[in-house]
Amino acid sequence: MVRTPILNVATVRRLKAFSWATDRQVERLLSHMRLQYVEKRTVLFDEGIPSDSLYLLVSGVAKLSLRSPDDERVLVSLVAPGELFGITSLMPGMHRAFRSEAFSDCWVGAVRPEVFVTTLLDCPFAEFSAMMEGTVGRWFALLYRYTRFQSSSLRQKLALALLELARKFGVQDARGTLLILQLTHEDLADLVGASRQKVTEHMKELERRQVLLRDRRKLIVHLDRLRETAGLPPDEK
Amino acid sequence: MVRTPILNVATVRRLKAFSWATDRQVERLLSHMRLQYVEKRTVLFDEGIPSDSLYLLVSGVAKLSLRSPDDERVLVSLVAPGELFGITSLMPGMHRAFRSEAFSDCWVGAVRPEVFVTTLLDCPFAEFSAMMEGTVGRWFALLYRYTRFQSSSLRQKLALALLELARKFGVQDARGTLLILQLTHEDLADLVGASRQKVTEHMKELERRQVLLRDRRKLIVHLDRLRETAGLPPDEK
DNA sequence: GCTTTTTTGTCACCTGGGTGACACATAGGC
DNA sequence: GCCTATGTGTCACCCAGGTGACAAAAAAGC
Repeated sequence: MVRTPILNVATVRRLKAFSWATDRQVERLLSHMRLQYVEKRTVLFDEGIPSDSLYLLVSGVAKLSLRSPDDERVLVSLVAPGELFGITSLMPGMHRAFRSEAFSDCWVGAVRPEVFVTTLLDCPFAEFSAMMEGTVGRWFALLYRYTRFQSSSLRQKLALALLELARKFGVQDARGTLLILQLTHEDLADLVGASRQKVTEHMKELERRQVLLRDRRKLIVHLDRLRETAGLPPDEK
Repeated sequence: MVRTPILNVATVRRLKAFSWATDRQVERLLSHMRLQYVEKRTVLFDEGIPSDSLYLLVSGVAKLSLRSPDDERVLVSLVAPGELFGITSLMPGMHRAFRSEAFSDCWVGAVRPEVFVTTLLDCPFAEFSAMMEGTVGRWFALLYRYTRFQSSSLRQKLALALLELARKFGVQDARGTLLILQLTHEDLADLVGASRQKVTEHMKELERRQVLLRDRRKLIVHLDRLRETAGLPPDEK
């Protein structure tokens, strides 16, 4: 038998959540929060699904994880009581980047992100959300890349890094996507955390496999083949 | 001789920056932006210094990097024209997490974060800033850990992960900081991206060195020694 | 154009950490 | 308290990737 916790302003204060908000704001927020019990090992949300709730962990421990290309699970983070999670819901149209499941039995409170923002900040959700995307969205992409790195071979890391570069610096070209950037192998090595020599070897190999080609010191990459070597599902966007 | 670029609404639109903002807002923002030229290899801001400006890259390529324990440079990201960077300035009292330097000759626009927020969002900076900290602050801590991981040995990674866990789940204890969490070596292995066996070996070694000790299945860690094994400067906070 | 510097390509060799296997210790379940 | 699950400790062996060294190629100076 599980006792339902009481979620009031005092509890929230003890959890040190929303410390910047007034009692009144917290009260309003709580009135929109649905409390739910999540049993150990139960998945609360999975990677890739639309992101429509924001969660507050009330008790227990939650877990954020990621399935890697070779089907390993990367444990990205453990969530402590008082923490907000499921933050992708604050950015427009974003899907869940990680899976969340209960690491131990948990109580979590769920709110709609619009309610969260309008209650605590008094500004339209759409604007806030666009602002988030324009500012921290980039960080998020970085976090995404780094969590993927965790369980990748050097070749996969290179492919992931090149994909990111192509998104930022790529222009369409008859032969593929041209990176308008003078990158040395040393730069790439620093980017993926590898030695210059091994990067050279893998870049040669990628050329051989026609994943990319070089015109003087500019790179031209083939996005689909890069995604494939990175171990990502074909063209998700 | 370098030609100063014209920074007006049209330019901003072409750069696809602030796409959610109205022309009027962009105009007001631009009137507060100081444009500056940064020559290749020049450092714009360094790690650890207070964060008081937000930057828009107008042209060129900027670079975000990190100095690792063993004094290598981790290249965290390359910044493309139109991107905002120096985002730590949006969170209260934060210091720069990365160094930023010009990868090629650049033009950058700098604004005070308060101006940025109040112009584009019409809500008090302090509130927005607290909100950011309470939501994406956690992500940022994650990104920080993962970028550190890049150039670390397994032992250092373990120490970094344990420090993060101690921050979240640690309570003071006569013998050190007790982690109120049932963690198996397998969990730790998933967290640092290593094999269970090697984690066991290193954990034993850390016990031997009195960096941590175990009481049944609970860990008690010694923060200072952990910082040391992680290769971090002693107690920065 | 010729020189100097920076990058690339390719070795041979070493090492940290992955893998599989198995014994032992613990902790729940009942 | 006994039995089964799950966690821990320790092997021996293998491999991806790091290191140092050096030659060839390409760029940058001048």
